[in-house]
Amino acid sequence: MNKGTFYITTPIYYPSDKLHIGHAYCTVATDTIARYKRMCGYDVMFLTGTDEHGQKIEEKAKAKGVSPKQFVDDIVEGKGGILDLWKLMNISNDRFIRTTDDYHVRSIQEIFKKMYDKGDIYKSSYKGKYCTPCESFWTESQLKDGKCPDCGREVHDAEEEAYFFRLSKYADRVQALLETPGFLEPASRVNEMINNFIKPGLEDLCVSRTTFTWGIPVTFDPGHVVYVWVDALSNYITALGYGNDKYDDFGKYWPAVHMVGKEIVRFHSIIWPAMLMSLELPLPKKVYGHGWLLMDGGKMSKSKGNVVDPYLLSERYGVDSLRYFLMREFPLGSDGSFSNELLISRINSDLANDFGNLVSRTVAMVDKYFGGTLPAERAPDPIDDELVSMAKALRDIYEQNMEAFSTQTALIETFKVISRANKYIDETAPWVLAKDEKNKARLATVMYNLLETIRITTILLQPVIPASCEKAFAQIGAGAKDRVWDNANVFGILPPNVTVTKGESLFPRIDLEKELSYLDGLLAGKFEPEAPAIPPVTIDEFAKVRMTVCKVLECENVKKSDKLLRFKLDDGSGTPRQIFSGIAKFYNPEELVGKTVVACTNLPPRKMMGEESNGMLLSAEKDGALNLLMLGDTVPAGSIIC
RNA sequence: CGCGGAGUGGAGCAGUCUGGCAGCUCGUCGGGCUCAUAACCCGAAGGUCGUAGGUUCAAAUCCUGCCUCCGCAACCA
Repeated sequence: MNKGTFYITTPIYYPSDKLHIGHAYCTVATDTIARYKRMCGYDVMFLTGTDEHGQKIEEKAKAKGVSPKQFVDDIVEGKGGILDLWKLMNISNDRFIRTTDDYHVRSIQEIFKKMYDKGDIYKSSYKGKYCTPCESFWTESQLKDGKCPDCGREVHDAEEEAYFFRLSKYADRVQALLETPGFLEPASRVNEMINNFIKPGLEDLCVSRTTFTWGIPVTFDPGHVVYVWVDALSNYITALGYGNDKYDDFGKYWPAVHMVGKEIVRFHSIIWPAMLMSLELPLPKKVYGHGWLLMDGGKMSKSKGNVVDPYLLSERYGVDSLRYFLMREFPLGSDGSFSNELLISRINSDLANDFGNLVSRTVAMVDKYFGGTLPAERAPDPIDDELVSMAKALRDIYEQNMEAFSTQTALIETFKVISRANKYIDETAPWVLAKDEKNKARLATVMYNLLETIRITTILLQPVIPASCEKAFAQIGAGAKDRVWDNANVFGILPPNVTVTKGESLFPRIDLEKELSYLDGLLAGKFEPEAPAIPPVTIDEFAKVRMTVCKVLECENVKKSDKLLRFKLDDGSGTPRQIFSGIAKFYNPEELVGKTVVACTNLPPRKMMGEESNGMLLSAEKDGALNLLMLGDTVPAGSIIC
């Protein structure tokens, strides 16, 4: 039974905000694999957690007027927080690590020291261009025309003491690792990593910061905190007790399989292995970069108002339904489009109509024709063979796909058998058999075959929809031994005189139309009150804004930008004023020449696509439509709006 | 030539690694059944697999060019 150990991790999430469906997707996928491995007989360690340090959290906490620790405590442990969400979603993680846990902090300090003592971390100075107002360092390549890419102001050479990790030293070994089949999946990511990061040359990585304090202090150099990625990546080993005495199973479980989003593949497949090489530890077994869930073809983001709340969906449609949808609808390795309609129709067609209904009609028939308990007599028929052989063969097909993390295909194959069972009912027409007492044995056989098919498919569905499988097992009268992996490729495990118990519908049908309008209404209602209240402005403040009437002298598209137009304007001063405006999607440049427009002219200059923009053109926008403010041609250039 | 992804019946997708009958769900139309959650089963219509070429006995799949869409980046004051 015991096949050894299996260690799988999710990324540790950054608790600067509530988690969305994308996080849930990753965690459910990892949970599914973990449950599957447990079912197969592995001793599984499943780790998830939160990455709680860094400047952004420090800032967010400050804005909210609480300490960083209070801020993350609320998001992680508070009501409706991350721990609650995972509990609700039936996530079976064995451990939960927070990078603010003191054992982790101690371990990181030890790891940092160890790499330092080895000479892989060295003190140097961070030479770069520093923008004082932004308090940011920039590399040469990040600068826009030699100026700060954030604010467009001058930067100056500056040096800051910092620690560096000799990433370059491990470039060759990392490349060899990337090229090892099976290490980084899907394989398409391998070239991406090598082309983008290895080939241009790996630079040493700055691994300490002095510009903020919310991090793990470097023990031997106060003032420095450990770079957040070094801190975060190491969680995978500190959670097993590496460098601390809180746990003691590093030797037992390491190395891991890391499930990560495609945006952080780089950190997991290059930096993390290099760190492990430095620490002389075994490398991860696998890094799997899953795709993103896109909303209406676009990336999920707060500003688009399209963040899908897994909490809400779980509560409304059931955790298992959401879990199933996530694992069934999308191939793990590539991006997928999320929509409410897709979610509901998938739940209805697969879970309600096919699986739930199969259980329901089968149990109802056993109940109706036999009072709930099958007689032991049997009368097989060749018509049974196809169903029986499909059911017996399913486990191996399923296993192959699950081993390749293809939950989608594993589920499709499982549902082929479920569909076959529904068809089998039509073929055998039990309601006809039931009319004649002498068909009793035959009828019992049909029912038994159906129950066995349900039993086998339910075993295999457990990793994805655990709670519902529990209910299904109870309804078909499956005992403990009937539910195990070892009996999933064998037909005839349920006792011949099995007793079923009618229960509630496993997956009630959802009214698509009604739910869509409910969800749409929710979205509309949810976002309007969140529009920030506009604070009043005094007449003095308003008077500070200088708005000038200008004539358009020239107007043209900006190369390599699909949004920007470059304007040369007569502002009445005699010298043309250059302004860039992001309205290229709405106007052709030719049609604007000669028009009379309004510009705010006392904004500080700003770099755009390498050139200076001196002001801002006024436009009116509503629901995505935009109109440039234009006045009658009789208004002279240089007039002041007041 | 900044990096990457995608184009397959009306919609959404799988299949491409490893070439071998174009498949699934939804929708539409017709039929069957009455055990079941208005569900289940059968059948039909609907596809030049973005496009042009190449390799091959054979291409959605491999190679090359092109077109279109999307994401990142940049940018939208």
